[in-house]
Amino acid sequence: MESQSGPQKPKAYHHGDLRNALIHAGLELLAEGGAQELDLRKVARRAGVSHAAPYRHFADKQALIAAITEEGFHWLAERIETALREVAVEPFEQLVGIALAYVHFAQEHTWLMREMFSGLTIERETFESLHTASKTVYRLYTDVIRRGQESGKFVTGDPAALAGVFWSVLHGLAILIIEKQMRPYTDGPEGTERVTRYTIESLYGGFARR
Amino acid sequence: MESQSGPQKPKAYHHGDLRNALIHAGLELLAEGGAQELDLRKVARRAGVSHAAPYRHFADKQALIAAITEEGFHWLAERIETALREVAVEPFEQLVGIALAYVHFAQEHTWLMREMFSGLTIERETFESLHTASKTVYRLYTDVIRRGQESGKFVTGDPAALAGVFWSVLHGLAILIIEKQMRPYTDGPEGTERVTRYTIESLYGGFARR
DNA sequence: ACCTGAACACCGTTCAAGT
DNA sequence: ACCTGAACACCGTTCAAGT
Repeated sequence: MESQSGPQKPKAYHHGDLRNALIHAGLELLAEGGAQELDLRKVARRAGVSHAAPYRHFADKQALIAAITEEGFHWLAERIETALREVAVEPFEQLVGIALAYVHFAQEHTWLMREMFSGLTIERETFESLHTASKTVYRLYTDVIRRGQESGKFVTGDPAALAGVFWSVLHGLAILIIEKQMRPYTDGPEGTERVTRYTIESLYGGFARR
Repeated sequence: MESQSGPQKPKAYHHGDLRNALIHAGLELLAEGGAQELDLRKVARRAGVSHAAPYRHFADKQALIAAITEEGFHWLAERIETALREVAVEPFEQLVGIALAYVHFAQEHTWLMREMFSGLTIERETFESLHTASKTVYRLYTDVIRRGQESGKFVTGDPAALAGVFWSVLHGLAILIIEKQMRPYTDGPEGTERVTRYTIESLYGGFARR
């Protein structure tokens, strides 16, 4: 009906790729306005289709959000891989590199990060692909731990178990930073970097005095 | 109108304490059915008032959830204080005690924990009391760290900063456990306890080989 | 002061119908 | 096969009115 040629893309926009268009419209809305803006009707509107069209590609809202967070896990994995390439091969520096990548990701994609880990809106169990995506990230930590052990710098033990400990630190730090619980330590320029490095140093050296 | 005398409390139920009744109705609904069940109309129904009544006590849904999570922070603080009293005074064991209390709390009050930290539904900034409540918990860690330092067992440094590191580990671990990211390590009886203790041991000893 | 009932806007979801 | 428009149930919020 509307014969305007405004900001809308041409009618044949989704050459069968509406699914992808919806995911990216959702990512945009989430980044712009938070969880509140992530509603199915707005997503459809932004993708240029009717509010019923998404149901051709997603069973329900949860399924769309699952697809969105899956994309988030891919982004996170890429971010960490890039960081690992740009940082020294020294194992400790690799841990710091991962940590900074993780925390920066959380700060740059706060709402996405919340959706990825809150457990509030999607039931992980239902979406197997999400599980796979997060395992990919987990493997990155494990590899670094293993290399650190091989070079004799890290303590011995099951690398995957140690990676779990590392992930806990990373994740807790990232969440507490974005939820403003690490103030005033994160204040000022380079505040985030300082706190992150300090955290990994503390983990590396341990709490025990010797 | 309804003249049934069923499970409802008598009419004069809220002797001016509707506010509290709403908070506890909300806590119940959250525990029973998760975030989805936490809706204002259901909360009002459970408290035995009309759906408009909550607006006498809370500006909006967010304000009610803020009050609910504030109660969560009080529970968490009590849980940790109790654990600290029941555990040995040896500093390392106190860290383990806090960690177990935190993780168990997360497992027993999963939905509440998610609301407390997800950042998805309430904007912390708006509710100053929430900030105060979480600081109370933070102080518990700091005290233990300080005592550990005084007894010469822990490394030196700003106790509050070290407490931040400790909280990161705790929180990351709790979240990753309830979001099922620590499988298969948490499987089996005592799985949670084993993983938690292992995590605190790793933090205590550090990742660096010596 | 505190609560109710009706009303409004908006969202998730469904479905018969269109091309 | 893919999308639309109308319709339904339900929720957050407001407001005039009741005691």
